[in-house]
Amino acid sequence: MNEKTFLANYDPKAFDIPIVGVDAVLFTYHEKCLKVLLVQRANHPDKGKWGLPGGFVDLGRDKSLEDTVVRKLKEKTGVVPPYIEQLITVGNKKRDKRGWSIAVCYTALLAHQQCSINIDDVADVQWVDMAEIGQVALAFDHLELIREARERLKQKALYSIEPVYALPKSFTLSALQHLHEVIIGKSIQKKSFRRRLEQADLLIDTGEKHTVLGRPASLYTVKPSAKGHKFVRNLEA
Amino acid sequence: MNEKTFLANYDPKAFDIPIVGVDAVLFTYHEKCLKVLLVQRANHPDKGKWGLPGGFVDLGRDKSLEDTVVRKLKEKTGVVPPYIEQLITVGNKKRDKRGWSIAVCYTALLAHQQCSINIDDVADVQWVDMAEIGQVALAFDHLELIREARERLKQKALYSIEPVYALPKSFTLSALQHLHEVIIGKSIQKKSFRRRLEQADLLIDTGEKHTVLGRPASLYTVKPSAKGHKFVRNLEA
DNA sequence: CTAATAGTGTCTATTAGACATTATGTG
DNA sequence: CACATAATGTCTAATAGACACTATTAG
Repeated sequence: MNEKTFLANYDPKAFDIPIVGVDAVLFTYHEKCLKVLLVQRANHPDKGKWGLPGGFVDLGRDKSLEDTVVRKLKEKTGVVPPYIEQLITVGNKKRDKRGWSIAVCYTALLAHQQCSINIDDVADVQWVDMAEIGQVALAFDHLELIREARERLKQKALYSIEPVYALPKSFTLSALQHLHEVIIGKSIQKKSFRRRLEQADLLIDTGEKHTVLGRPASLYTVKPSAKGHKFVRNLEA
Repeated sequence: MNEKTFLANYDPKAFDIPIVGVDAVLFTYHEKCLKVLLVQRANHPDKGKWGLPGGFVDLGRDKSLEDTVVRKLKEKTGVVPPYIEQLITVGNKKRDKRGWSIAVCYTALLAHQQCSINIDDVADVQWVDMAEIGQVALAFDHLELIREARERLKQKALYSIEPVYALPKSFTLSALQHLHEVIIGKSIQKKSFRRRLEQADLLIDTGEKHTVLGRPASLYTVKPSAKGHKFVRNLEA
């Protein structure tokens, strides 16, 4: 049999195949806290519990897994987050009552104010403070996925400025530092933090100032070249 | 409808679902080169081309994706590699002629001598020098997966000693350093390399010596605690 | 002025790079 | 002895930590 005949007769449903979906751990920074987006499940299984935004691949509409996760995140937030990266794929017999199931899981970051949908007005979507994530009844293995995403984000906070994508387009250095501190779980020396930012030349000073109390702070935007930048030396864990 | 009824009636084949498989980029160190294991495809599509060891999940036999990749690697090498880690999941419409397809891809490391199957005696399995990988006709997107795995391994070589799992149980510091040099693609200062190993206390001196030419070298084994160790400062890329 | 937050100066500590030197085996 | 490879000593360079200091706003 040649390849053409083989392909013409190929039936993807001839074999037992696992259920496959995508999930996203979408973080943001709001009110000095790291928060994660949760969605209340409308359907079985685990109906009524909270879980990560996600769903099945639509073979007709999605050209790739990234299309699927972008589509699902847009459904819930109204926008496409500026940072989406694959986290881990979990697949086993136990995680879903429907049977052998695989979830391709992503980490995403979004500025709180960038949500065009007002999350407060929708009962089945909410931002949950990471400090309180243990108190929520979560579906499937989503608590583990969130913990994994948080741990990876922590590592990235030590050697990159990727957390910046959880902030608005322009932001103060103090805000960026505090976000890093929340993610890492300890305070950072202001001088160390600013020195490495300046040396790596990752930010642009907009010239604008942001005043709340005390001396006005410069507002910065992130250079496109900052994406993927890794400092050669980590901050202390 | 309650959850029990829902699950009783659930049909995983009611929806169009992608093809799902696992692949592994298995590296080893042999004759001063980094090599990757390739398998000649016995079936369509891309029959006759070389590709990564891998295959479909067996819902009956495999409890998890890790079971699948372990099973597939054991089939080809006769052993379970001491290091297996998830690399990336690729999923799109184009990568496989059979249709929408997902591959959960792993990186694995194995000592060359640990292969209980003599690869030289099997025509459809071979170790290929990474320096010559561009010359092999590879199936699907496997060249990209190999490049991705190599890049990740390079990063790890800069801040960990994970490449050590591509060496035999006991090894010399010179061998470990040279392996790192091959992976990173540049030479490393001997003193720097040894200093950080000593300080992190990751190895055990077996007391045995290995002599080829010149002063005999001490043989070391890796401590279990070395798994996952990250140096705070990278070697220069 | 004071309070509060932004931003800088400077010393120390740690650790990688460079490279010379010593150690230990073979023939 | 010469030669080869292993192992160490030591100086320099780069960069994070600590912490005191100055700057700029509001009221």
